[in-house]
Amino acid sequence: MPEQTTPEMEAKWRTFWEKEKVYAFNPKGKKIFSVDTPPPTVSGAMHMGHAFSYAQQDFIVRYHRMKGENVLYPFGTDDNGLPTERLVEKLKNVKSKDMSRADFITLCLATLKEITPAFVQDWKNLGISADYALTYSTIDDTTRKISQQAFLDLYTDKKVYHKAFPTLWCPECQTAIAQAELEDSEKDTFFSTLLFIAGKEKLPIATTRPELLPACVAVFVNPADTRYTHLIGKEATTPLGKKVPIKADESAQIDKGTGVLMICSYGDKYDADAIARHKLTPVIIRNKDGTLNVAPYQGMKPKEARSRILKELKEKGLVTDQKQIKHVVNVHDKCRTFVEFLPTDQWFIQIIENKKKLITQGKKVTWYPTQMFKRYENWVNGLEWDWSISRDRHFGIPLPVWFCETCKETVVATPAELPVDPLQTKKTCQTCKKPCTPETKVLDTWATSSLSPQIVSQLVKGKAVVPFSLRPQAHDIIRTWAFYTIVRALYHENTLPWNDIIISGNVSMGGEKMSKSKGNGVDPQPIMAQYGADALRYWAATSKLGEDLDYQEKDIVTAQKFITKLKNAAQFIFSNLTIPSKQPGLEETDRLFLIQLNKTIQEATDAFESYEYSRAKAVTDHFFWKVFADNYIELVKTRVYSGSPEGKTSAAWTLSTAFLTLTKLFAPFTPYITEEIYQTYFKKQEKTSSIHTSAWPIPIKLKATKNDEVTWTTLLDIITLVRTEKSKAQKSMKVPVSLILPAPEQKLLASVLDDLKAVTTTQTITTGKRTVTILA
RNA sequence: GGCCCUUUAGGCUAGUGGUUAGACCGGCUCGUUUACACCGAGCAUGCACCAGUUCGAUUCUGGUAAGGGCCACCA
Repeated sequence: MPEQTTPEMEAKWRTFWEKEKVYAFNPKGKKIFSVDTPPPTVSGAMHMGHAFSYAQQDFIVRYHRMKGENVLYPFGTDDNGLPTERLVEKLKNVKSKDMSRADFITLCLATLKEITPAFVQDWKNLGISADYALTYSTIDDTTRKISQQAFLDLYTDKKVYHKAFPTLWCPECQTAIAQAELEDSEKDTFFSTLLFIAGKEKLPIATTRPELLPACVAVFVNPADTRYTHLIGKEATTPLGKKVPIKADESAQIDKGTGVLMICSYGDKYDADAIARHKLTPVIIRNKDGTLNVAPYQGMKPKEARSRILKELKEKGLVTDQKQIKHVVNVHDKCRTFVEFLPTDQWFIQIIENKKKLITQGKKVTWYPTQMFKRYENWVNGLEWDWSISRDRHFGIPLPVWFCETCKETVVATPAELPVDPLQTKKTCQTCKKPCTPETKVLDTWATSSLSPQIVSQLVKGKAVVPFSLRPQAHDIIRTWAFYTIVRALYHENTLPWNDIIISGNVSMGGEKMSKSKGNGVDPQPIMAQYGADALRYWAATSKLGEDLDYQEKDIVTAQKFITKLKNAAQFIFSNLTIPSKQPGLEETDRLFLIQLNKTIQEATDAFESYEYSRAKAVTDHFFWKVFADNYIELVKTRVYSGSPEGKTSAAWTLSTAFLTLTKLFAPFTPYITEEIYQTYFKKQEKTSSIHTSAWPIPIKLKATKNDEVTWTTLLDIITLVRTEKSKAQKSMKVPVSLILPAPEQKLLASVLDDLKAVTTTQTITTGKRTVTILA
């Protein structure tokens, strides 16, 4: 085997795979195994979590390829949304809002062109066996066209609508966001009791958001709350002196706070619902950047306004109680900014009315692990709003829509125009023949990535259609990517997007999820450079689907040792033996060993069939180390060095066959070293150019007898016993011994006795109770 | 507050309704140089707790505790 560093060796085979198109999809082939590969977000480099989950999906894909299926494993990059926008702003030191949309998009596309190849290279280095010729970007022309067309289809079907509505608003990103983009954040805040006045009575109201007082439009009490029933229908004066109605509402909880609550436009969805329910007139006191627009708090950020109002009210003695509490607030997942509620014009896809159907659809998909479906179900059940798909940002796929300046009608693009940027395209109203104003918003990035199966279908010119075979993804995006993809497949194709979904776990470090924000991240790149991608992959195969794995560098070292062991085994086999081309007559030891190999093939195959790659690896590992290396090789060593020609030939064939089989069983996990071994030792006898397109092993046809199992275990038991005795006596494994074995055991082992004597350095065997006597 | 998951050796993890629960790292005792010191042999140490089902439970059921996740609440 040529001496190379691991990165050199891996680079060599990467080039080879690319040249030989080992991972190419065959558009004419049958038995398609289609994978809806997650397109990683272009916002930096591959992190350990990526490496972990992509490696796991790759094990499965490689298994299916070796089984002879026509694998469609595309690659995509998600680069049309806020994360990319932020990345470009950072890299190029610009602010998108200071540029025209066209200029900013041009800059983004140019920047992506610079950075994407290096970004994707990490995946290639990891040995992800995608067909990189089938690569899409969620911002490229084809995708823009597909996404806009899909939007138009939903518009025609009246599944998408446009509405002015109080929605979740990120004041930092200055865009509407979806429920799925909310994250929790625990913050310290003051829970203040403010004094409202009703006639001559004091009416204390507890709140965490006094800055909303100017927007207070009503006060609610529970109709069953006898403390306040007499006040219902009267007016209350807010601490700022404004008069608001006191209304009865069942949703006001008697035991919460003071039992009285203020309704402000808008604090949260509760306020929005309450205002709609009681037909109150909202007072909008917020600008889109979150600042207030009412005197004397004009231009103040909420936090500033809050302390200012509290200070003023305290001076007037209108704050009767105040305590510091921790409470959980919603923040935007992209920027961790406190999310506000603002009435704006937005586009929505109907999902609420189809919740039931969407749960049914989700149930039809086979989830691995199964309980992940619960996560999906819970999320859909808990949905309260339709999917807000418009974003007030620059970089993204534009909504293909204009509004007539005269009749205010919505005008949509024609299919022939797509992809289109309304800001760049003039439109006239069909009815009024008057000019239209372009919609300036862009689509939520999920509105495009949820079409990934359809996008991939286009890449292969419709040769693969939904449902795809498999969707691999992480569990944190069940509520977004998985859910939205199911929505789109239902709405556009009236089917499932895929048959199976596999969910990978997280990488943790000391029990905590590895993440940049926690500062406990480890980058995969230097690990791959030092130990090799194979080692990183081998490590990722130790935990099963959906399970988290705690990262420890020493486990990567273990993986590296495996690779060395594999190389050394090859060294032994091929430097000492001539391998016969056909199966010779087999010695009993060899036949018994091969029966064990057959069991392993079966177990590994069964495991892979149910996506249990970690079990496949574990059984193969066990067989390789414990059966093949520790016992079988030792058993036949003497025969290999000084046996009869027949004995040698049998051992040679057995060793080579078992080793090729093992190499193939390991190929999905460690593609580089197994390719190296395949090319070096097996290429001549095997038909396919790469191990990764070679046939997955099937059990070898062998004669079997009913005693095979017990003979094999007895043989190993005796070897272990002898080794134990030698160890206990602190003797070398080479010291001669004499054995006493019961007559039935001797009979059972008759055909393997020579090998047994050789491996245990036994000189004599006599009959009696099983005993080992050391002779030196 | 609701739902879900986890709890196995010092660390990280497999696994099982039934004689000695399996790897790896670490520890200990040794050995070995015609595959492998990135080695080999051997030893020690473990099923969170409490009930129940069962002839038998680490495994199934229920509860407790601890940890994690998702969601909700944010008067």
